[in-house]
Amino acid sequence: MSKAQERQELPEEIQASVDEAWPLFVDFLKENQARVTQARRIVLTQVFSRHDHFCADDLASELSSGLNHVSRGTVYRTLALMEEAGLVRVIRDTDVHAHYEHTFNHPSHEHMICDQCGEFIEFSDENLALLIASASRRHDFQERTHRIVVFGTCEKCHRQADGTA
Amino acid sequence: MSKAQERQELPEEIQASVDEAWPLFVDFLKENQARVTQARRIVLTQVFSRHDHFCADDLASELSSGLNHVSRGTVYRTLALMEEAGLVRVIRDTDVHAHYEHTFNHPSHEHMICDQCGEFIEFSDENLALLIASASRRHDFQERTHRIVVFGTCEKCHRQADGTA
DNA sequence: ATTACTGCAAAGCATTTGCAAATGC
DNA sequence: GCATTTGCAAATGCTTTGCAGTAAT
Repeated sequence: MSKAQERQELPEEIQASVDEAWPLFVDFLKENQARVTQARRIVLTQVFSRHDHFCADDLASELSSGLNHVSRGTVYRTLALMEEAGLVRVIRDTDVHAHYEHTFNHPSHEHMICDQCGEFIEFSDENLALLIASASRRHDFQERTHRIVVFGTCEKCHRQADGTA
Repeated sequence: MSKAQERQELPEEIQASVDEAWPLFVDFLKENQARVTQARRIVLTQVFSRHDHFCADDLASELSSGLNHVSRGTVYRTLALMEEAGLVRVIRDTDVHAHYEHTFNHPSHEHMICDQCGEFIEFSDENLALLIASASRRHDFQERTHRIVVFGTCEKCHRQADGTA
């Protein structure tokens, strides 16, 4: 195997995330009697490489050719594992296909999605989490996680609509 | 056409919802140069008849035979229209297939979904909506709607797990 | 050596769509 | 009468799966 494959040239910041996240995934895999494989490292690296929000299928396409080839099936399987490991989060809301984002080094936040242009805008408000936690308590519900998505029109799009239409 | 088909025997409360919701759908259809058809009335009636939360496919199956037959394609098409009309709301979060609920006579609320048994628990907290509205304002985002889903373990299931497991 | 993982391609499955017949306007 | 809608069945497209070969432990 070539050296390029073993360690890609990545922007420092991304490399740092990968370097921190990968050992966590390794721990998770070992705890679950699963194996630490090439393919899993490549998928994790790709997830942390260029994606704020991405869908499984696009990721699979990106890895379908070139040096770091990983098959579609394996990408889906690995994303599921990463989700279990808490390294990735699904946002299966807007479209037919699942959208993900990585959660490592990425503080808790929610999303607004523009109906027009499809852009994802991140926002956070810790009071939201608190309110949800207290609602859960009221209903004797043990929260594992929650998801908040706001649908509407982003600033850019409604400015365009007001201005020119 | 038989009289039974023209007006089903429904519990009073449900009939009341249908009687209120149907004219709204009719208005919506007329405004959009769409036609007021048998199939659309049957789907709307079915939606208001037995479902708190339901998935499109189940609804389609229920209407696939019997007197009030409506084809699968039409059910999907009609649900999309009802969503546009604001009579139905999607909760496309938990599963591969879309879950819906009707919104008419059903005050704004959110959902907790049990990982174990899949139960939907409704809850509401108007402060959540207020926080989201103000976050939207901060980001110059025009909110159309939002969705909050909490995942975890319901009271029944974690009591079982604690008690017997 | 043993067992898990990967790649591939085929299967699954919810949803969408094309088209001829039916229906609302 | 004309345009939309419906039903049917076939197509679509994301995701999952079976299996034989490959890699990790």
